[in-house]
Amino acid sequence: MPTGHASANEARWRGAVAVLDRLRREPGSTRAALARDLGLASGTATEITARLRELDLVTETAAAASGRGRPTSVLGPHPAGPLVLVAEIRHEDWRVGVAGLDGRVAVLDADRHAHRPAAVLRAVAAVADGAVDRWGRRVRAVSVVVAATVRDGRLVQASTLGWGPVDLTALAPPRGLPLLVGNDATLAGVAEARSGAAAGAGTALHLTVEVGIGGTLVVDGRPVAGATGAGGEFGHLPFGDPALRCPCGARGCWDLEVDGRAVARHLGEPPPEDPRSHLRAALARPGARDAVERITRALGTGTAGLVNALDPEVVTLGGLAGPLRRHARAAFDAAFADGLMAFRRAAPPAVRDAVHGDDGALHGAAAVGLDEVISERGLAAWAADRAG
Amino acid sequence: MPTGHASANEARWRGAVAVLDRLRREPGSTRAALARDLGLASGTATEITARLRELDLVTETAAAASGRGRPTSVLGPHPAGPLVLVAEIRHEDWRVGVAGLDGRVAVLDADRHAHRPAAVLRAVAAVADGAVDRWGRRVRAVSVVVAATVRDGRLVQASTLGWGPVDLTALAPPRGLPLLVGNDATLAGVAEARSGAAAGAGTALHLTVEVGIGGTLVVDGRPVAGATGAGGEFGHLPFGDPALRCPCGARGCWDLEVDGRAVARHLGEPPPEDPRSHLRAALARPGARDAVERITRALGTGTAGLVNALDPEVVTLGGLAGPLRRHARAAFDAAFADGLMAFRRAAPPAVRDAVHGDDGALHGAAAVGLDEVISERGLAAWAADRAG
DNA sequence: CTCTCTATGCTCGCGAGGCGAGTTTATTCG
DNA sequence: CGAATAAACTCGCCTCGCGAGCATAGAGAG
Repeated sequence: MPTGHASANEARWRGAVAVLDRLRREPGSTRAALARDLGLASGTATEITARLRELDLVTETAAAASGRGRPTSVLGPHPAGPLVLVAEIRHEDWRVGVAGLDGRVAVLDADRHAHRPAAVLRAVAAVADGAVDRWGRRVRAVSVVVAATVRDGRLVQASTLGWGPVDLTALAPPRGLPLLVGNDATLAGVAEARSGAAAGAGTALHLTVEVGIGGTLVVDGRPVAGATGAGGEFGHLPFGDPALRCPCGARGCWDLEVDGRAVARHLGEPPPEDPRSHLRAALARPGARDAVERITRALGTGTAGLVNALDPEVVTLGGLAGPLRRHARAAFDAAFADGLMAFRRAAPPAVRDAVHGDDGALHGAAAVGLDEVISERGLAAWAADRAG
Repeated sequence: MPTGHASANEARWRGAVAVLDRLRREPGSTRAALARDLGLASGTATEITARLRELDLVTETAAAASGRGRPTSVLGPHPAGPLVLVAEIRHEDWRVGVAGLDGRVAVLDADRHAHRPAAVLRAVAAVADGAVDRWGRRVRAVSVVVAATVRDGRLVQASTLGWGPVDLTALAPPRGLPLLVGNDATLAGVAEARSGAAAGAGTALHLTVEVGIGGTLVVDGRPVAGATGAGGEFGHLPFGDPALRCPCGARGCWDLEVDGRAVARHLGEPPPEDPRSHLRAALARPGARDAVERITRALGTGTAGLVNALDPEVVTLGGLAGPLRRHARAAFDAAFADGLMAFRRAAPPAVRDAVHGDDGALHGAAAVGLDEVISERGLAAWAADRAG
């Protein structure tokens, strides 16, 4: 069922949202193309763009001449337009950046950290506060991405970071800005689905291997986040050996079959300190070839299972999943095909390497932050803000 | 990202959609309650209801007096309002019914069948054609539910029915009515999420055991159907023994661990002709107790894995899954808890028996059919139809 | 039985967005 | 330099939603 009723105060921004959304999807669009694609009457296009210009949301600059007829203009983000603060907290470092309406992220500051939550949050909050001081009300939302399981804006399990539960609401700077918190794999998946290897796909599955397996299903550009935001923990599906207990508390987790811990186990070595670099190293170790092949098969089989269950149009592989598949392509392909339901084999979904690389999560964070800004509610608030 | 632009011609039905949607969610609402809940000005409520009455979409009848003040009226579906044809094709029988705006289904005809696709389709189509002859343009959509894997409106795998690929588009009666085709487990899940054991949950997981396991994830009342509509085939996740080949073509499928085939295997018996009734019988067989417990554990473990991965607010159990859990409650609960990630154990999602019973799929089919009718596009078409 | 009270419905003028026909404008091509 | 062309602008019109003020149907009180 549709989502309910929006007041007329918000509904009046429908046209503006449509235009800004399209602008985000296809940056550098001309106004003429835009009106054509959205089916707007030319008068309507004039009105909407005028309104958006008035509100410092877009600029119009002369387009390169393209033939006969009156030249059109190119729409772009306004230099005084709304901004989204994005922050990323990873295994060993953090970054804070700022994104404009086009989704481009400019990094403001970054540093390594020593795994102490309070100190990291302080450092990140300081940069965020500085940004709010500098840009004031132009900052409309804060979007934080962490390498951890996130639930209701709280970090509940961060094996990678080695953190316990941490409340991130301290990152919401003054002035009651909306705070969005997301998992790194989830937001990297969003980035791939919107402007990466799964662009254009209605349903996309993203899988990433770092320590264990993370991922997300993205439907129409939005992650299927579950009731508490902790969806996408595909690594804790029991695809593996039921005798193995996972640090997450469950058993037989897929996680344990695919990362550096699995390689070490298959080689009869003790569990590695840092499973991620252990796996990366294993890709170059001739002696680890069989072990790498074995975990690649586990990756392929599980991926096929998820394709059976979720029916994505495209699967994107992030982190070390891409390199893994590349190093043992035949093993992956065979396991993948073998794990598919027969009727899917004729036209299985494409499995592609992610293209956003290390910036995927940050780009995804910017994207979901902008969703907030470029929405009927968000634009109504922006307009009210500068009127009052 | 929002779904794009709707023309003004469609946008003008926003208010009407909001009202009809609420009416569907809370049948028997008074007009006053409706205006309050949707935040409509009293004048707006007057206008919208007048418009809806004008179009034969709702009726207003005097409400039971409830105290002081001017009495309000109760809104209900109009007796000359739009209808959705629903058809269900099951293992051994079929049903065709018709639903009004309140989602209530009246069965028009039903019969057993002999597993011959062409004959079944002919019979169903005949009833549907009769309905269209009788109600004409009042019939706005045809929603078909089949006990089979459905892909792009085509039936691609029907182990239950014993059918090969079948194209169901023959069921779209004349006049180009929209045809919706869905899987039975998927639509039963929709019914539970909208008006059943998962009512009110934003993210609900439905699992059902018949022959194998079917199900669906339902987000905001809509099934996560995947790229081709074949999502929700959770039974073909490799939770089981990788040595076992599944009729679907994959191996290690969860399917094989939970239904009548699994019981027979555990008892050292040959595979049953009809796994569904074999399982039902096993529930009453003292000698099958261990086997039933074993498959119930497999159900619990897999359910926990899906909870880890998808993070539903509620899990609903349909078909024989409910009875299975009831017969071996301790086994289910232990396996479920053991399979959860530790941080989920404090507040795991409720696991409830489905309440729609055998009618779930049919109710779900009516619901998704009505989504089509009660939409800006659908209402615009309805209005245009009676104007022209 | 009538008066008062109250929650609700109705009327109507207003403002806003989108539409489309007709007009104007900036370019390129001949 | 003028014709052709594609795009932008103007303006009257439509419909929706809003909200203030008015009308109304019952319940309770006397």
